[in-house]
Amino acid sequence: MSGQLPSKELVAASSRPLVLAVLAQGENYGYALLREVERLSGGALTWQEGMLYPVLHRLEREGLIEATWRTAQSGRRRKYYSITRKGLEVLQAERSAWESMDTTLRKAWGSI
Amino acid sequence: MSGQLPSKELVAASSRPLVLAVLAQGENYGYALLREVERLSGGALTWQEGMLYPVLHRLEREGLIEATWRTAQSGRRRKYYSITRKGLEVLQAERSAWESMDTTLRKAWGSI
DNA sequence: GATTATACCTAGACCTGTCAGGTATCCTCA
DNA sequence: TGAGGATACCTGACAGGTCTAGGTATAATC
Repeated sequence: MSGQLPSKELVAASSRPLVLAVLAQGENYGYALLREVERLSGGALTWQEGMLYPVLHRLEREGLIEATWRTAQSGRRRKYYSITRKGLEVLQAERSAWESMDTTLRKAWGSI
Repeated sequence: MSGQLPSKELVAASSRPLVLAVLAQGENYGYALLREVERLSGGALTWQEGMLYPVLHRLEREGLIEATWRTAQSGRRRKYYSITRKGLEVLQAERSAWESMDTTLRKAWGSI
């Protein structure tokens, strides 16, 4: 309910750190990630599938996350992703970069 | 000195709100904006000219800023930009969206 | 006179989200 | 039994953004 809809660029800037942060809490699969992100944002953020899956494939290709196919009790096949050590390192770096940018922006806003 | 170098996506997400915020403090010209951004970020952020000028032209095309050519005492011609009322509104919206995203990210990071 | 800093601009390569569509399975309800 | 919705994955075409690498021109410095 809070805040404006994020621009495409803001979505792009946050997708990697958000996915990595959620997976740092434990493995998860794509469709559930969509829900988790919506929950975390309080509904302000609704990722499209067409954006999430390419992100996951990209992160996997870069070795930041790993995928395993598993079949749930429901019978559905799901692709579970877990974060790698390298992914944890990148997460820290992304977080640091975000916080640095946040500090800069708030400094700029503060003097208005 | 603080923080990681921002990703291309993070630069894209912050360029508009940063330019608008700086211009909300008073009119300024492109080359000086590069310096101001570097100062605000404590050196962490170094915008390339090839990225700034397209941003300025875009914002002007959208009516968020206005340009005026003026000749400084030094004799140099500079293109001064000032923010419009519409630009101020967009700045507020961008800021709100950023803060919303920041809240979401910190929530995700907090539970790691 | 040569170099550096100032001050603007642009074209092409590359990357990423959005939109729109496709496939398939499971569950609910009539 | 059958229809529809939710689950769960994927991809292609398009638009829009930065980066690299160039270009032009003037003022200041050495």
